[in-house]
Amino acid sequence: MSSPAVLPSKRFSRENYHHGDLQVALIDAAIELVRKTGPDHLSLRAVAEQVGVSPSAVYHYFPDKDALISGVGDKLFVDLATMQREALSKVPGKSAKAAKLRYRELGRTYFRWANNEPNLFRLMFGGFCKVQKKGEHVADEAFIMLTNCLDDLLATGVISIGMRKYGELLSWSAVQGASTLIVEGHLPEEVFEELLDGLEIAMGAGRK
Amino acid sequence: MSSPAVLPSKRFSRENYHHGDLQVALIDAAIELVRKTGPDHLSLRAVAEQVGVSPSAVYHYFPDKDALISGVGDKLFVDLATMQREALSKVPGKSAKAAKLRYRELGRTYFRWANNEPNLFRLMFGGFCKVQKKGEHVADEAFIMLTNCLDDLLATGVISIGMRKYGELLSWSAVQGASTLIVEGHLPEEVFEELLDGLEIAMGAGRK
DNA sequence: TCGATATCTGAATAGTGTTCAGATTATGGG
DNA sequence: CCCATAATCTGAACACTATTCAGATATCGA
Repeated sequence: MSSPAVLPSKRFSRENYHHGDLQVALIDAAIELVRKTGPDHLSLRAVAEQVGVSPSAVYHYFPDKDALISGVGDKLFVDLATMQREALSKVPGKSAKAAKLRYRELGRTYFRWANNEPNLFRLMFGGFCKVQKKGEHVADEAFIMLTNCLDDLLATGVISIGMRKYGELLSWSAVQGASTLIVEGHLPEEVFEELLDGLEIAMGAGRK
Repeated sequence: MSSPAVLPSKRFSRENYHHGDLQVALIDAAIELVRKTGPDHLSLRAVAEQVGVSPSAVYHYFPDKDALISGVGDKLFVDLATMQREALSKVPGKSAKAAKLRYRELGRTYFRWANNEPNLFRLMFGGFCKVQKKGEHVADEAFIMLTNCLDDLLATGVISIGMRKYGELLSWSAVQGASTLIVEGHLPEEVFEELLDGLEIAMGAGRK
């Protein structure tokens, strides 16, 4: 019986073995592929191949493909917040002018993100990644940055007291909506600055 | 050679044959399945089976699965516009009060649609259906209804001349964005009416 | 009635997510 | 240093998917 008990060695090289960081490597590879193919049309096997690992290896870090995609989503939200933080840091100062600029940069960064990487934006807001606590927005950093911006605008007299309470809701919704509508081809790219104009005027003009 | 040249008859019954309307039957079935499974996770074969037809039959009406999904999207946009038209028709009159109610109903209908059928909403704005002419929003009915609403609001003095030019952009973006953020779990459902309040105040308060 | 045409099937191909037994490597305790 | 144990990855299999195409079936016009 020619039983080849011990084969020379398959493909268990150190290249693919013992990534201690296979989890993050998989997410990074997935991001790259989603960027090109879109959140649908993402192949688990392609992700595994990109990292140089067998498809089944993925299941040691994610229960299924959707969980991997959710992991991608989580990372993307962190990345977006990072870009917004960096954008804010470039416009320091306590003047009304600075506050206005920060507010606009916050929106611009959001839109630029969406417009530069439509597929990543779609993954974030297209029902692919499940948000853990429903309606618990208050915790995350991006929301806090917006709140701070609005407080500064109020302090410097740019926006009115009456509109302040609608600040986060109106700003986030408008920027989110315009980004979606532009990315999906329902509105031309140029209108985004126009939206920021309108938003600024609207916020500053509450009665009382 | 037992060659069963002419088998009694397979499954070419009149039930599945000669749908002259297979195209719309497929779209209707697809809508039902997307409602349950989401735009990703839609199976072409499942759609075909639901209609009672073989998978390959689909390819006589759509070049591929994505085209079928695009077809679904087109129908959904028509359906949404129909619901909005019906909502408007229930609030006739030329008074400021009526105009306000129409404006709110337009937004409410949009949101209710999104919130009742998240998966259909995701299909419409998640990059699944390709918009034919990029940035050509002006043509479609929904946009015209919004424009008429805003004109009425201006005529009855509810909104200011200064803000009128931002009307469509700000309203559509805000409603679209809030719907997305609520549907995806980033904001609680209750804030939508609050958004409409803020939007109304903001629109009415432009200087000049 | 017959031929042309629209319509649908069946089978095949290549690719997918997922599972699991087992092979390989790393680790820590003696 | 060595060996048992745990962590990690592979290979093959299964059921499912989209897509193609030759050919079978039904309908319609002359």
